[in-house]
Amino acid sequence: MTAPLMAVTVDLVILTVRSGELCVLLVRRGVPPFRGHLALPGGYVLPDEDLLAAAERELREETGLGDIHLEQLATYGHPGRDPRGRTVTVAHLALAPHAGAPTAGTDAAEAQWLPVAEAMAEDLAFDHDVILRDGVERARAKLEYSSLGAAFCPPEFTVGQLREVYEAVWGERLDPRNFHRKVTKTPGFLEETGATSNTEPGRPAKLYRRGPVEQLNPPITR
Amino acid sequence: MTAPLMAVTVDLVILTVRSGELCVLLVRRGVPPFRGHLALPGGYVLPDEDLLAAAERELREETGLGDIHLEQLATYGHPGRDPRGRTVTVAHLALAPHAGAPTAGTDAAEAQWLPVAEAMAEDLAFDHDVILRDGVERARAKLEYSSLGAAFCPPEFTVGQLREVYEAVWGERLDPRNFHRKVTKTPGFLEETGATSNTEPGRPAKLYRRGPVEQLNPPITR
DNA sequence: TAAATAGTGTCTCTAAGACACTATCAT
DNA sequence: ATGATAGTGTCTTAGAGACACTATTTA
Repeated sequence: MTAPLMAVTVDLVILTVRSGELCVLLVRRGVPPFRGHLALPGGYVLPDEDLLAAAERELREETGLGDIHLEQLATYGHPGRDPRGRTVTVAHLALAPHAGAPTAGTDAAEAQWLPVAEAMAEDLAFDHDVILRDGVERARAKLEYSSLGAAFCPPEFTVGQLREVYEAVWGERLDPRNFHRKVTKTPGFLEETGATSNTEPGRPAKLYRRGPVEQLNPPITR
Repeated sequence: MTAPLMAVTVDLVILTVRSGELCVLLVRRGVPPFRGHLALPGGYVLPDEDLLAAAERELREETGLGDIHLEQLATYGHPGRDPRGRTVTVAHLALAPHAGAPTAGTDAAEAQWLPVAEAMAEDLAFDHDVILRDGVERARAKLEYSSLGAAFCPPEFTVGQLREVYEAVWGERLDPRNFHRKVTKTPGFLEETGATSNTEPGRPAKLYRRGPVEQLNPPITR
């Protein structure tokens, strides 16, 4: 038996938090199929390129940023998902701090941040509605048992900023006092920088950076 | 730009519990590359076949059983992973009750259940050592927050059998009394059949079947 | 001053873990 | 009878959630 050959792509669900809302980076397609529709950024995997490397390349092309959390999400290969022919896409999930340029890209058509609620109401290209839904679900779950909430924050941040991330991703209000106690008492989650932030009214908040711990135990409950 | 084409396969990490040990189904390769090495069962995705359908087909071919829990695990596509040429494999995880035939298969070479500890010490074909490790890790995590432990059990089972599954997968002893209270008090996890099992010495145990709940909250802690 | 955010302390309730105790079988 | 497994109750402790209270800033 000879192996059937297929096109392999990577698609990216790049999430960030902008003014208290969870947003996803979408591009408008300038060529068929699905010309004019919004789509997740992505592209073909090169013949000698690793899957993660392909995703990193696309991420750099779209956001111009490196050092962003990137992980494989899932693979979608329904035979009819691309009218041009059999295409299997390995979707990845990226979590970017708001610092990430609101748009950028050289070859990408207009790239834009869209609140996920609006993005899910759009008629996205291919099966990108399913991929987006799965990516958001994964992000929501990850905040519970990993320290990845900090991946949405700049290198130094306050507990208040981190809480806003959690509230945006989960779409729920959290008690600021219990949240504070919880994250500061979890060893290895946050490291004090010694500095304080005082841009807001109110008592200046201590600045933290990400600690070494990846898995949170016990988890932050929703 | 024209799309580079690649071979796409599915590989299966099929786990079961046999006499208190977590075991994986492996086949011995009869053809190069890696002739004579043990490997995960798998094969090419057909031109018009969905990924999950391909995994289901391979699973039937290997175990002869349907109605087994099957989910996508991750996708592995390092450029050098198959010496025959660029091949991307979508790995799947299956959890089988011990009822599953110890071996079977028509075209598969000798298929055998091997304890995962031994399998991980073997020199598996391709990158199957990595895939196996990821599959076992996923299974261990899933037992905590999902009701999938029951996927290793026959349709009707006792709390004691379910506990043996947890102990085998996690490689830890659990307190029978606390475990019993935990699983029977979680609404929707187990449903009483009304019957009892009395094959063992000791007080007859109630028989249960899987309940409708998929996510366990709170989780069963390791 | 008031308003706003940061951070601590305290109470209640739930659930995990340890383990004594009872129940019902095989031998 | 003994030994084994099933199942319940009870105690202690950790942590979640609610929320009163203090601390430190801007306007």
